[in-house]
Amino acid sequence: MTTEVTTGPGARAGGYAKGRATREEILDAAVQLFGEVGYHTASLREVASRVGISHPGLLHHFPSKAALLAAVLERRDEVDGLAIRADLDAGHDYLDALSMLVERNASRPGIVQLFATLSAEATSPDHPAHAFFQERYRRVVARSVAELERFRDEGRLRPGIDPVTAARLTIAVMDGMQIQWLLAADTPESRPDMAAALRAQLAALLTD
Amino acid sequence: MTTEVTTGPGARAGGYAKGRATREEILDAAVQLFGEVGYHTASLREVASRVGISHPGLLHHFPSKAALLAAVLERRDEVDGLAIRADLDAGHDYLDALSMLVERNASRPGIVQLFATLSAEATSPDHPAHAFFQERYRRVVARSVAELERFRDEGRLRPGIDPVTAARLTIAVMDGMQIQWLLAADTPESRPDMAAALRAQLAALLTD
DNA sequence: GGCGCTGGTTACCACCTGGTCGGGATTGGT
DNA sequence: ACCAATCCCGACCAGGTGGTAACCAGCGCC
Repeated sequence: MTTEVTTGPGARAGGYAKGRATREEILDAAVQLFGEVGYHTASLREVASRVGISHPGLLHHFPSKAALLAAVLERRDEVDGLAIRADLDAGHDYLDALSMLVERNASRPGIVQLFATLSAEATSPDHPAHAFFQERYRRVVARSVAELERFRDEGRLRPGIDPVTAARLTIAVMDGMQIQWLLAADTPESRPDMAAALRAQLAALLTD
Repeated sequence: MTTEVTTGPGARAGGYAKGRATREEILDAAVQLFGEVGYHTASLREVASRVGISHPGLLHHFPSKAALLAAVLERRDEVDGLAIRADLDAGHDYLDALSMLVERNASRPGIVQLFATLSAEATSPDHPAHAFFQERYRRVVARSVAELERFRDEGRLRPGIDPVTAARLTIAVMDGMQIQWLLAADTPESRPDMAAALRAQLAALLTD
C-alpha cells in the first residue's frame, strides 16, 4: 500500500477541542500498543479500547490503520526534532544532542520499543512505513556524516575511520543497544545504559 | 504462551525420509516468510502453501505455530554454531569468526531479516521467542566479554574501554547494521557492507 | 499379507481483522 | 433557537487466523 507520511484528513489541528484531545489520546495509545506488539499485530479495536471509544470512532479520526501509523511516526519525529534543536540552540554538540536523546528515550520504553519493532518490520519493501524509515535513515546518516566530517577536519576523528562508516556505526549502536536494553527490562542489574554506551562508542571513534 | 525452545514432537529426526525432507522444506519456507513479514503476521497457510501442502499438513509436523518458530530458531543457531566452531578450529579468532558469520549472512537476506524482525518482536515479554532471545543475548555477550577480556589482558583493548561495554557495542553494531543493510536493499550503491563495518568497529575498539 | 505408523487431505470451528454504513448525540457559531 | 459540522456508536461485512476432527493413502516391518 505504501501509504506515505501524508497526514490523513482529520489528523491535523481543527475541529472541536474534544476531538483534538481524543486524537492525542489515540496517538499516545497507538505509540504504546504499536511498541508492545508491532504494527501488524496491533488492532484498531485494542487502540480504541484503551482510549475508551469504539473502533469506528477511532477510524473517524484516522481514516485507516496506515494513516494512524503515519501520524504516530510523524508526531514522534516532530517532537524529537524540536528537542534536538533546543539542545543545539543551548550550545550543545550534535553528538551530545544524540546522547541526550538516547537518555530521554531511556525513560520512554514504549517509544523505544515502537521504533525498534517498527524499523525492523518496515524493512519489508511493502510495509506502510518502509519509505518513511528509508528516508529517516538517509536523513540521520547524512546529518551525522556532515558532523563527523567537521570532526575529521579538526583532526578529532580517529585516523583510519571515515566519517560515513563512523556515522553508520554510531547509528547502529543506538539501534542495537535498544534491543539489548529492551530485552533486559526484567533484569535491571544487567541492563545496559544506552546513553553511556553511545558515549563510549563516540569515545572509541574520536580522539578526545 | 512462552513456548520455550522445547523441540515439539515430530520435529526431531525420525519417521520416513519423505517426512524429514518435508520438515526441512517447511523450515526453509518458515525462515523465509518469518523474515519477510515477522512471526505474528506470517500465516501457517502461507508457509504450507510455499511447501505445496495444506496447513493441517504442516501442523502434522509442527504441532503449533510457536513450535514451528522454536524449531526455526533452534536450527539456525545450530547451523551458525557449527560454522563458527569450524572457523575457530581453522585457527581463526573468535572476533574474526564473527566477521565471517556476518559475511555469510550478507548472502542470506531472509535469515538476516528473520532475526532482525524477530529480535525486535521478541522484545515483548509475552512473545513466544522472548526467553529464547534473552538467553541468546546473554550467551553471546558472555562469550564476547570473555574474548575481549583476553584482549585487554594482552593490552590490545583500547584503554578506557571495558570488555563488557566493548562486547555490547560490538553486538549492537551487528544488529544495527542489519537494519541499515536491509533498508538499503533497493539502493545497492548506498548499501553498507556489514562485515566491513564490523571490522571497522573492532578496529576502533582495539589497538592493532 | 495383514497391520500400524506416517504423511497428508477436506471440512469445519470460533475468533479476530480492517473497513463501511447509517444514524444519533454533542458542539459551537450565528 | 437554529443548523451544520463534528464526534462517535452499533451492526454488519468479507476475509483471514490458528487449531481440530475425521478420514484416507501408502510405506515398511512382522
